[in-house]
Amino acid sequence: MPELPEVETIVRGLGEKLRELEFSKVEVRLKKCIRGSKRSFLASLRGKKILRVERRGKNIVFHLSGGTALLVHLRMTGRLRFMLAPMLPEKHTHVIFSFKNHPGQLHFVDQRQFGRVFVEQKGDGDNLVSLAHLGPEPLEISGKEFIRRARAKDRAIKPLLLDQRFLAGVGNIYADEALHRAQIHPHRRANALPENTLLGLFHGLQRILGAAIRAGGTSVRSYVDASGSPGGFQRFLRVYGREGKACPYCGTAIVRERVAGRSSFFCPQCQPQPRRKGGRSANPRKGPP
DNA sequence: CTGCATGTTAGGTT
DNA sequence: CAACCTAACATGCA
Repeated sequence: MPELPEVETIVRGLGEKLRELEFSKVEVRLKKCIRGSKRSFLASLRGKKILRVERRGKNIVFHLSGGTALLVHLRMTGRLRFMLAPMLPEKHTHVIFSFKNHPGQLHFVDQRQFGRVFVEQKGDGDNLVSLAHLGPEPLEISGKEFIRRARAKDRAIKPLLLDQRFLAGVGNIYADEALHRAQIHPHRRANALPENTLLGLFHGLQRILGAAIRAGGTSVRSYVDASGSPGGFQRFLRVYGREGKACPYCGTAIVRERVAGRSSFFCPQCQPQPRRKGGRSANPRKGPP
């Protein structure tokens, strides 16, 4: 599941290789991965050159000539594979890009077909409508700004971290890891956390994201970068996917609980339950008539 | 075979 | 408006 560090790793790998390449043949093997018609997708890439590759949140942005951009979101199982020479596509390869000035190919592969690929016209200042809803980059805003935004929210901290309008690029793995390092229970309300706790969370999040980027991302399930290399950060995970194992701080067994519909891993000792405000007591569980 | 879990987002409801 | 909930996607696994 590519989150910010994995997407950053992919983008860094692709940037060097794809700069200045001009599309020749583009093959769409599964139409649903493309927004709009296959015809308009192909037309919008014809004769276009890749100027640079960037990340915005979990999105990959290929800036193209002509003021357009090719956007890729990998969702859960999407991958981009760059190869130096044409290869037979592996299973679940949905789009194949070839180039006029390079013998290699870029393959978009996605076992679950949730990922999306599309071209969009850029507005003023490279603005992209599809990415306009995204919040700030966690590695770019200040601690002050983070605190200000978090204190404005009366909701649980875990789903807030996952909300792409709040911060762009944080997913389940790094949200759980950051909360554990800051010793915050995922149910705690954002606006109930003291400023220094929020600042600790922010710095922990930045540190983890930075370390994960340096490690080439986290490989759970089957994440690999654009050259097929797995990441190395999974060795440093302290709670994610470690239900029942010992917390590295205190030895207590890590628990897994559903928070806002998502699996959440945390240490019940280091991340104590908030005092509940009479919130969820029993489940109202009203069945259909 | 059935049913559930999975991550993210869109869209609808409270 | 903000917070919350759920369906949808496709596949693998218990």
